[in-house]
Amino acid sequence: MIDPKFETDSKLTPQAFSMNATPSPSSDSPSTATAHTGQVSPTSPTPAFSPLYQQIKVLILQSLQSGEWKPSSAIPSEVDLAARYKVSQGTVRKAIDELAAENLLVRRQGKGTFVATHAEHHIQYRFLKLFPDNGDPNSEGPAQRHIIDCKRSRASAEVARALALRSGDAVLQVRRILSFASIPTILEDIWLPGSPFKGLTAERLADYNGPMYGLFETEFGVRMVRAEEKIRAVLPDEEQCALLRASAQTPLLSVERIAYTYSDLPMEMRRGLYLTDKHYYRNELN
Amino acid sequence: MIDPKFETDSKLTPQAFSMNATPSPSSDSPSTATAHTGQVSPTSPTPAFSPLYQQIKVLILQSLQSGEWKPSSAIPSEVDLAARYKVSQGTVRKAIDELAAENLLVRRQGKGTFVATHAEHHIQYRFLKLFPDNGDPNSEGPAQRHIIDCKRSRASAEVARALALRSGDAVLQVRRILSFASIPTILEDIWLPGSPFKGLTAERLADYNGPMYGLFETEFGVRMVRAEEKIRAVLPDEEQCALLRASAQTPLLSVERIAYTYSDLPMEMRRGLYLTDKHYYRNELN
DNA sequence: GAGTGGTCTAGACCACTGA
DNA sequence: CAGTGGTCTAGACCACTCG
Repeated sequence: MIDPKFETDSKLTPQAFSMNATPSPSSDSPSTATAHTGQVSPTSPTPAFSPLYQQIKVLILQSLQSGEWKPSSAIPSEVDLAARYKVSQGTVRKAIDELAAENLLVRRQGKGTFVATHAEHHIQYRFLKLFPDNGDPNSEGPAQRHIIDCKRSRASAEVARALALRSGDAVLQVRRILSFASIPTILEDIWLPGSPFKGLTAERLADYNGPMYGLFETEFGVRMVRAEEKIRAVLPDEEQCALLRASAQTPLLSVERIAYTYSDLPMEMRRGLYLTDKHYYRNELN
Repeated sequence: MIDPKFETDSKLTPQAFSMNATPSPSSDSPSTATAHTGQVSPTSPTPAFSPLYQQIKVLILQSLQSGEWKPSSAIPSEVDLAARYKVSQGTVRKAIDELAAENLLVRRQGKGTFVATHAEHHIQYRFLKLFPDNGDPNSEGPAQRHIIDCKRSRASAEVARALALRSGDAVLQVRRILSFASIPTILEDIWLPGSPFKGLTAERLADYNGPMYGLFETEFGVRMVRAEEKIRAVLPDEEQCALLRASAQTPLLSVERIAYTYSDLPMEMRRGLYLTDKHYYRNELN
């Protein structure tokens, strides 16, 4: 058990890489106990040094993923976590800093650190980047959601690739429309892997009040952590024209999204058609 | 001169807010010396407590803005900066951490901390989010640039608003085409404020080898720090059709960008028309 | 080997929240 | 008031780069 603590006086254990953050066999260690990060392989071309705080980050991530700490609830205080992992508070802090920067955790001074969620804040639709041309986002009020269809089907080659499934695997397919100020603006086709979302129906979707990702969190334990979008300009086909009440010559934004949970596991593919005559897709570059 | 250092033994200066990072009248202070952050006003409704590292961040920002440290060159080491500002290395570190997160500085272990630039790395076009459908970005090779026009004109109301000018102020207007694999793909109209870019000509643009923002840095001392884009789907007009060799029925991505230098000063407005039949605009959501 | 950024600790104190 | 996150310091040591 090489301990990565740097003694100020006694120069013990100067050999080997500083790693291994096993919380030691204390009684308060969680079910995800002996957490070696599997980097001891001495033949590895890159010794893959990993700082302590990164290992702590992984441990926290595991507790998030396992559901030990649920969305919108508080995680233990920094002091508690430091004791639990047998490291200094500063090290825990740095781990949490990174998780907060990735929007997995939210710090609130004086209150604690909380698991981020899609189901609150009235920032509603964290991943939706469409904004009205004039007036603030709130002037329109919340979007009206209308479920057109929700059916079980089989993954096409394209969907299978996106969701890391095999062609023909069970998937759920949802089609819906979002309207702003009663004007249909977004037509979305959504594909979900079948097994994690077993039991999802059009009814449950329609009944739930709030963003879809909120329902996924509370009802299916699936938390969307990040997403990638590919954006193109397209013309609609006949069916899409009808649903969006648009002409066949109306150019639309095609927004193809793949959303990931923890561990970069793809959990949703979505294709949205956005009407951009009164709205725009906003992006910030850094 | 209230000093925010927390003595471990002598409990001096427990009154007032901890602020004021004036480097003291030491000889090594830069030209932007006495840098109070103007927050001493006792009548202010919010006392606006600002931590030390934020004040250091502002000081570093000023040195960047003033040109004391130029793009792609190294800034002083953390130890030096700590001595200069009379704070601990950890405090300088936190300031630099944030600036690095904002892509203003780049840390390189063992070498130093460098001023970020648009003119290197062969990541070329940091702000361009268009990628080819198949194959990596490099398979196409670099974009071919073709300047169509570069003329002085007067700011329209729209351009004036975007660039924080008055209608009729002098502006520079550039039109160019970017081609990938010899296929015209992007048509861009660019508006620049006249005075910072005095002397910019089509010739200089054509001669310069590298991203336009690189030329702005080295020749005009204007560094683009961040940008916002508004994206829509549109159909081209006749002239645009001809330049992009596209039909009038080809939907295009309209990408309207406003780019900012330090202090959120808008320095460029740009409207791009992207052909998205072989490329897509990529965005990452967190 | 010297210099630079990166990690880790221990301890003190500050600002904010809520009972 | 106690508890939480936030700031700041000082010091030791590690990993990386380059001459």
